Amino acid sequence: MKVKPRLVKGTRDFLPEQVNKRKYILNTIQTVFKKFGFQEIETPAIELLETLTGKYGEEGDKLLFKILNSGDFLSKADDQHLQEKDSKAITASISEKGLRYDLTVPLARYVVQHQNELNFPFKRFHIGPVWRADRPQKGRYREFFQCDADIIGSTSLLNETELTLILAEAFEALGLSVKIQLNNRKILEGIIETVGVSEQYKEILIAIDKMDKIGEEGVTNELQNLQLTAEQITELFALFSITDLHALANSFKDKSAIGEEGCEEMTSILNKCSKKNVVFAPALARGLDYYTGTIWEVVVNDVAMGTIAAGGRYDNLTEMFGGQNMSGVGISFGIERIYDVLEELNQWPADITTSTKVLIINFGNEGENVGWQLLQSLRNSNIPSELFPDDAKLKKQMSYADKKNIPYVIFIGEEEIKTGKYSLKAMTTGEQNVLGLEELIEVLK
RNA sequence: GUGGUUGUAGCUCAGCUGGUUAGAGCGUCGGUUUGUGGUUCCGAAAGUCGCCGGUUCGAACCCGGUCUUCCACCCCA
Repeated sequence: MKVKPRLVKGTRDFLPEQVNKRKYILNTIQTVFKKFGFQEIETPAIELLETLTGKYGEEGDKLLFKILNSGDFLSKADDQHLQEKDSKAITASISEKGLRYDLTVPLARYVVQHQNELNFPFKRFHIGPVWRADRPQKGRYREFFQCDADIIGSTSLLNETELTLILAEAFEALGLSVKIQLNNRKILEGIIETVGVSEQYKEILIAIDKMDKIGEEGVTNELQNLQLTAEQITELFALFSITDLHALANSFKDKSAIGEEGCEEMTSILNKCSKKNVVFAPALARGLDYYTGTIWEVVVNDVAMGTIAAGGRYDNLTEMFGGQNMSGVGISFGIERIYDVLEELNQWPADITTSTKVLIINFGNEGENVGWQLLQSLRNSNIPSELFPDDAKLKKQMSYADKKNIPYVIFIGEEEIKTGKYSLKAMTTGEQNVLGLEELIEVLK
């Protein structure tokens, strides 16, 4: 049976060059993580649905990929739901596993499960694919990679500062000019409390978060739909535009203790982190349901791409798994978007697609045998090298090297066999030299 | 999940209001070049026009369904 080769919606294949580029991003970020003392962990792609469900809000639950139970699952299915063809209700009796939606909830599970084996404060990073049954759009896929660093078990604000520095350093290493925006859920809560509309905290946040997209007018509209009065809306906008922490703390005085606390936290973080591109953004609301303190959002300058990294502090996540209350704080790099940005700016290192240093041209027979011996010597000297496997046309072999971005080729013909030397050609300049083994290794090293 | 949009050679796209054997550029392969790639020049292969069904004497083109792409909403990396 012949099948047409095609991909699942929202997933992609990666060509070797793309993998090189992705690895470059990951390695760059990883190096920074390690420099700051983070250790890498791994968890399964599949988790129990009970682990995942209810952590991302109702919307998030809908986007979970569920896995059908093995075996004769229908015989164990709930009969009534089956009869009624109630897809939503039947799920519980035919599916108990799902694909992870992010790396943070699995981390919470992991930390509680291994709390006696871990060394706290636990600083880990985790890179891996996650899945969301979202409708794909540009830069949004159903399978994508997350690249997270989190600190569990410490409420110190030093951690926030460290993560901010990691963001700054990683993007600097990638050669990207970014703006790192910070806010605090406590400040948001304070603003909303001060205006006296706390019952609609979540809805208001969602509306405020759209500021960039739909503008002040659009947000006003949404707030009116939430039955806020004109005075309340005016007051909200006024508070959300105060970027001076001192002034903001003053407006919280005697009105919102939590707001004041948020201002204190924010001040403390920023004082230890005097980078120019780190700014307090009071209207920044973005973040998942579980964030409780500081939140981050990083946007690139010069490219319309939106957020390329985000994060926040979450105080209650481990509680859901019966663990003692351990606060966590973490950031996540949107590597798919970072890739697109680097691509658009063509900001890749020059040697990104080079892996093999030298190709030995195959002229067959004796040349091949000599080439084979040479190949072993080169590899013993740690020079990434290949021998073309077929006695193919020279044109074919040369263009193979060309396409693979191999900087050197070696010719071994009659002349070279006789003298025991090799002709080394530099592909970029066309320059060609006859060298002995020692010299050859010296040049290629 | 809601509304819209896209789908023609490996890739990017033409194909006028439905009319006989569906085109181009790039790429691939072969030759020009019997030990020198990235430039020329010549030639070739390659498409049941996303899939299924319908209307019609006749469909890449019209209609319905389905899948896919992208966009907006929801939400989000």
